[in-house]
Amino acid sequence: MLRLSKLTDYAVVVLARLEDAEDGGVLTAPGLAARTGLAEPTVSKVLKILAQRGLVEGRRGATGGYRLTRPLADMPLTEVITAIDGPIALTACVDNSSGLCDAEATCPVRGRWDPVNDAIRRALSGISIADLAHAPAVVPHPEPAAARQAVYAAAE
Amino acid sequence: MLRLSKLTDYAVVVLARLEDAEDGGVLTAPGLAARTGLAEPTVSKVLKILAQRGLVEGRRGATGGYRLTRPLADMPLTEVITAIDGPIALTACVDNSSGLCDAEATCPVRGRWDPVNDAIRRALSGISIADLAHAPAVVPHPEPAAARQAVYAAAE
DNA sequence: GCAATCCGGACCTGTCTGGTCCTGTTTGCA
DNA sequence: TGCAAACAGGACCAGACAGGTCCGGATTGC
Repeated sequence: MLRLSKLTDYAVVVLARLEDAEDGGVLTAPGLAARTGLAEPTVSKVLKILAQRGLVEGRRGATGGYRLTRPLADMPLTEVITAIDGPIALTACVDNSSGLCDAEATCPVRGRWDPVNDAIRRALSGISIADLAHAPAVVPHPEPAAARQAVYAAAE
Repeated sequence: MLRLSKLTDYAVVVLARLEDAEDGGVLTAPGLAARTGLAEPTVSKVLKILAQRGLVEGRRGATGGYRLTRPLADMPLTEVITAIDGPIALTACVDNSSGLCDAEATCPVRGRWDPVNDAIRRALSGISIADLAHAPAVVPHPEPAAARQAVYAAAE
């Protein structure tokens, strides 16, 4: 499924909201949680990670909050994915970290995922967060909470 | 981390070995397990999935076994990934399956991962299993079992 | 001094993957 | 015709990991 972690998705949402902020672009974690509809601890967690990677800037104190360090257009998607999920690579048996593959001794594919990973990195490198954030339209949803429950139930 | 399941990795290994087979290209699951160094039940599991998707052909009976349905060069990587891991998509809140995203009502990114997924699919579509299987060289490993244990231990 | 906020952890829990096993069913051969 | 070899299709279990929560401490403005 090529699963990306949910946190990465959240990060994009949070960054998008952050760019829309007034007051010099500063927003608190609770404020962002309210605007995104995500749980406050989760938003806080995402922001902490982003701050460590230099994507946002945290300011402590009574009038503190988070602020973007640069416009989303200058923020490649790869940087956010790397910040949250770590290096962009398809499997564990990759990038010279020899020994992680169970069938290493007889594996004819060993080291051969590299071109695949490169292809993916290239594909993603041209996309910025702004490309994702500035969506033209959001599909409207009649009954958010109710519909969500229904789909969750139907999913399994 | 963009993690791909290990089974997909195994599938590529198994397919590569299968192409090298003599005897009309037919190999049994135990035989493939021996040649790949993977556990027999695991190999069997992978082969069953691949057979369901039409990538290999299973033949029952005393002289049965598995055989490729076509050359690896004609087998795109995306097909194997899709067979093992399901549709190629970066997150759960993707491809019109509305309702899976927690912050759907306020999510400004909703539906916007599609171009990202398209980019990845395009990047992968040009790669065949043969490109992965025909590796130029395998990094030799001095003491397979012992070294593997050591690395596993050091990893955590 | 107090309140609001970020910071850096630890911690728990549910889910999912990897891996195993078991019971049919099919096929070839003696 | 019986037997053995092999696939088919499940169920099942244990471990790892991600999502999510919470807490104590540090910092800043009023």
